[in-house]
This record gives sequence, C-alpha cells and structure tokens, in this order.
Amino acid sequence: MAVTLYDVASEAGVSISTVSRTLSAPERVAPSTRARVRAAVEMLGYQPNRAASLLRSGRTGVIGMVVPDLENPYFAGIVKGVQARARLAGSVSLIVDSDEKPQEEVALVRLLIQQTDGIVLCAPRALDNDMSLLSRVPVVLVNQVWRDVPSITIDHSTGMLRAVEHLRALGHRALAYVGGPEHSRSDADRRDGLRRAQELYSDLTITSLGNFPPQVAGGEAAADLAAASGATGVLAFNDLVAIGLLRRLARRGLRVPEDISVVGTDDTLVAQLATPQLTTLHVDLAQLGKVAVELLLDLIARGPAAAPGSPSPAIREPLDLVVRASTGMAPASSASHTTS
Amino acid sequence: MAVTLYDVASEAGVSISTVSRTLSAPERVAPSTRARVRAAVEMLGYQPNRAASLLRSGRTGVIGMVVPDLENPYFAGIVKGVQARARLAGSVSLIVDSDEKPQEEVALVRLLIQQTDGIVLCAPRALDNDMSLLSRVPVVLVNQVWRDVPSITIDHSTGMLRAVEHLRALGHRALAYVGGPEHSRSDADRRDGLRRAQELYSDLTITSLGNFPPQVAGGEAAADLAAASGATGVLAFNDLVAIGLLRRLARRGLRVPEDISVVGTDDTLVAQLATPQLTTLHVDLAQLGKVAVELLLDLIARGPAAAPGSPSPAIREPLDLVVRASTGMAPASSASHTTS
DNA sequence: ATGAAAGCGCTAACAA
DNA sequence: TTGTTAGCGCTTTCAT
Repeated sequence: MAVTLYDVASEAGVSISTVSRTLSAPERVAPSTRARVRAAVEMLGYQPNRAASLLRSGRTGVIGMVVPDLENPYFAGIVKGVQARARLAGSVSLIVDSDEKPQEEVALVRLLIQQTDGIVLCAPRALDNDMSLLSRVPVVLVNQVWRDVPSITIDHSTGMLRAVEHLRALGHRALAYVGGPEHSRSDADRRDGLRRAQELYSDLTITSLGNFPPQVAGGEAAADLAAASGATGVLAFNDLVAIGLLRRLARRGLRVPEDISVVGTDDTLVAQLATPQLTTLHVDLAQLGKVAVELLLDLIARGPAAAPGSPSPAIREPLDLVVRASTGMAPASSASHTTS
Repeated sequence: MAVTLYDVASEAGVSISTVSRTLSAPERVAPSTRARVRAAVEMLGYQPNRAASLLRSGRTGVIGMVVPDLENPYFAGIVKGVQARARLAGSVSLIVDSDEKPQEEVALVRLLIQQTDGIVLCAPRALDNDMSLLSRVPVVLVNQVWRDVPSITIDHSTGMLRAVEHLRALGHRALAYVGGPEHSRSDADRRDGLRRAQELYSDLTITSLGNFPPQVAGGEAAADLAAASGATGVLAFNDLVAIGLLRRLARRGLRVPEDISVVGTDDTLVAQLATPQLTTLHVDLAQLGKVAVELLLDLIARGPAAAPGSPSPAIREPLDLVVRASTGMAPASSASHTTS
C-alpha cells in the first residue's frame, strides 16, 4: 500500500541501507548515488514510516505536552511558546488536555512518552501517586516542582509581594486573597508571598480565602466572601477569577476601584478586556514555554542515563506588576468597612 | 529496559500470543489463564509499546487534530469538544497548532496521519496545493469544504442574515461588514449571507470591508473604515474583531450602541467580558468538535476503502443570535451620518 | 484454548 | 562507499 524503503531502493537500484543513509546522513553517501536515491524518493513520494523508525531507534522528533485545560488562555499562551521553540528545533509538539483531571495526567504522560522524545508537563495536580514515573523519563515540569525533576516555575511569591506593596502604597490595610485549586503549586507559592508580605508589613491584615476553581465562576463564588472579610483590596488567583470578582462585585453595587481594588494574575488577553481593565501581574507565557522546551531538549540530549549527580535545573521566571484601572486609593473609611 | 510481552509471558508461564490475546480479546482465553496473565501484567507494570503495535496493526487509538491557532478561544472551544468525544470513544486526541501557516497544515497532516487513526482538520487555509492527500486518508474538515471530504461547517450565511435582520429591526439601514482572512471559507459564507440579506431587503446599504486579521488588532484597524462608511451597524468577522472595533470606536469618542451598533460572531468567552457586552452569534463549539469526531470515527470504521459512491456527509450547524448590549436603536439622524 | 512463527518498516552494527 | 543482516515489540494467521 504505502511506499517503503524497499520500493525506493529497487527504484534507485541500491540497497535499503543506502536509502536510509541518504535520508539521515547524506554526507556518507556518494553524491551520484545520493542524487539517484533522492530522485526515486521524489518520484515515488516516499514518506518514512514513523512507527517503524520509532520502534527501531527510539527517537521521534516529537515533543509532548500535557496541560490541564487548553481553553484557559493562560495555558494556551504557554503552549504557543512550546510549539514555537519546538519547531525551531525541528520537532513538532503534540498537545493534550487532561481536562483538569489528575488521574488523566499520569495516564497521558504514560501514553505520550511512547510516541515522543520527552514531555513538558504543565501545572500537574497529581503528585504523589504514580509520579515516580517522572524520574525515569525525560520530563520538564512547568509551574510545579517534584523531587529533582527539572522545572520552570513562576516566582508568584515575589509577584504577590509586589502586588501587596502596590495596594499598601494606595492605603489599603485589609487585604484578601482568593485562592486557586487545592494542590496547585503556584497557589502555595502565592500564599508564601502573602506570608512574606505579612512579615514585612505588620500593619496589614491579610485574609486567605479557601480553594476556588480558577475560572470566572470561582471569582463570582468568592466575591461575597471577599467583601464580607472587610478587605478593600483583593488579590485573585488569576485574571479569570479577578473578572469573576469584578462581575459579582458590580452586581452587588460595589464600585471598583472606588470601594474595592482588585488585582489579577497572569495578564492574559482578558485582563485588558475587563471593565475596568485589570491591574495584574504579567508573565511572559511564551518565554515560559520556550525555556521549558530548552530544558527538555537538554535533558534528552544528555541521554536516558542522566547523571544523578548533576543538579536538575529549577528555573524561576519573574513576574511584573502592570497597573491598570482596577486598583485605586483605599476608601477613606477603610477602617470601619467591616463585616456587616 | 521496558517490560515487554515476553517478560509477562514468561512470568505467567504462557506464550506471548496468549498475553496479547488476554489484552485485546479476553473472551478468547480461559478464565484461569486470563487471571494469571492479568496478575503478571499487574505485577510487572507492563505497558504495551504503541509503536510496535501500530507498526503491526495499523491502529493507534489516537485521533489527530490540526488547528490554526490554539490561543484563539474559538478553536480552543472546538478542541475541547473533540477531546471530550474522543475520550468517550477510548481514544486520545493529539492537537497541533499550525500557527496560521498554510504550509504547516499540510505538513502536519502528513506527520500526524502516521501516528493517528484519522484527523480533524480545523479551518484549513491551504487548499489547492497538496490537499489531494486528504482524499486518501481519514480526514474530517471543520469550517471548510473540499471536494467530497466529510465536513462540518457552521451556517454563517444564515447567521449573518439573522444579525442583519436584527439590526434592520432596530432601524439601521446602512451596515458594514468587517471581513476576515482571505481564504477563509467562513468569511465567504458570511458574505454570502450578506448577499442574501441584500436581496431580501433592498432598503439596506451593506458595505463589505477588506480582509482583516481575525484578532483584536484587526478590529482596531477596521474601525475607522467602518465609521467612515457611514454605517450605523457593524458586523464583525468574530468576537475579537468586534472587541477591536469597540475599543477603537470608544477612543474616537463614538458611543456603542448609541452612535454605532456592533455585532460579533462566535459568542466566545470574551463576548461577555467586553464593554458593552457583545451582541453576537452563538455557536456550540463543543458540539462542533463532537460531531467532527463522530464523523471521523465513522469514516475510520468504514475502512480505508470507503465506498466512493456513498455521499460524504456535509453537516451544517446553526448559529443563534444572542442579544446583549452592543446593539441598539439606530441614531435618529442616521441618514445624514455620512463620510467626512 | 493455546502456541509457533512470520513479518510490519526501519536502523545500525558489521562486512565487504 | 555500499550491502547484508539482525532484530525493535507486537499482532495475527495457522497449527496443534
């Protein structure tokens, strides 16, 4: 059915090894033979069978990526960076969505690893279970850290600190944080930043609000709690949550930023579409993806028997505060703005 | 290194064929053997090698998907539908982004087809070139039609008609359409709807505006042209373009909807985040993806030698008008609202 | 009900 | 420089 090496070989009057060599190491074939083989390849429209090649050599030229939710613009941004960098290296990238399901993540890694050279595992929630798989396979973690698996994370801790300082400079003293998914590493990181802020500025009251889904609905669900906490400044897990806050607050008749200031995280597309436009923490998502791929290519090149001694890189990307319209001076009567 | 069929076989004291059978057709092995094999599989943590299996059987259990831009919420929505439906069928889906590059699309289809059972090709721009490949391989087109390749498209034509009728009912007589990418099938479809509207309602003046990139920037670029055309109602290629219009119009001091009404298309997440919230045409993106997969599974099941006689399904999904705040009554002095 | 054996298409020693 | 050959791990007849 399909054209194979044998067809090309007989067409060109050489052996299959010569054809194979012409394709993978042209310099090791005589120019005249090379030309003849190439002509045959062209003529028959030969396409190498990747399954066979993979089975034999173990190399695929494909980089895998697992993300929790492709529809989330945050992950979409990282994906773009990964795709661009992979293409530059001559690899394609295969992206799969775990639908925010921890069990899926492990299953997908297991599946993907068989048809790729390595995997960028983005913000995995599953951790303890079968994650030991990760040490045995070329994997780079994004927004997550586990044992000595190479990783790239965002310095949300310092980011939060900057956001808190911004709000404090505007006169806010009572703050609230609307947290994200339970096992999210970046959520823990943000809370750590809050802790640092609390230590530095003892005049602040920072309320941490439970775990909310990292979507608009999460923000809507958290808005009333945030308001009831007496906070005049609210920090959100991400931009979508911030927009949920904005929306519910507006429906309650609370004005942003006059009554309450809101800070998002990530500076995704939607931050600028919100009303008012969101003050948020900017992340260079594409850069994140790019670095992840570079780490991965490195890991692959070092071979499967990566020296256990060499420390796995754990890169941290910074976060920059972008001030827009959702933050402003704290209301004058801030102190009396307590729970009902 | 990895656990193979042989390891499991010797552990269970059977032959490799029996192990293979236990895994793919359990009812054809004796219950007692089956149990023994399963225990061995469990114990050794056996994972079938997909490359070998693919090489031998030709089946992968993987569905491929090529989209122009993963970061576009529109395609992300379709992707989610595809992933969900594929999972239901026991397949995973591998998504790749062509970065809006037509050449990439063909190359990616070629690459993907080797590691998948079939492909959902989403809104391809490339058409004439090497597309003949598509007739030889299980492919379903989304938002595109080519020869007799099965396809699912959105009835943008009728959608546009509904949007025009909505604006006309509000008193608008001068309309403008901000078009999308040059070879976009759906753009042609929308223009067809405009044509139908023009025929039905001869009191309308509909101006078609050139090709703009389907992003916020495209809308910003088109806004001044739309305003200069004297139109009081503007139809946008998609929601992002509509938001670009909104933004530029606001900067020009034109009020929406008091001075100009704007209608988006697609009803993506951003439509509700815009200010004012967008009147738009709602598409059930997930449904689109779901149907595409069903079409594809059907095609795969029918085997490679699909009867050339059987008509390939060409499904059309409807579009529903969602009225929000970006459309309103035409300004009273509409007639005198001309260029300059 | 189970096993033996023949490849799927390719790569990579090794020989010539 | 080129050809020969031995598998990679699995599925699938065909025997038993």
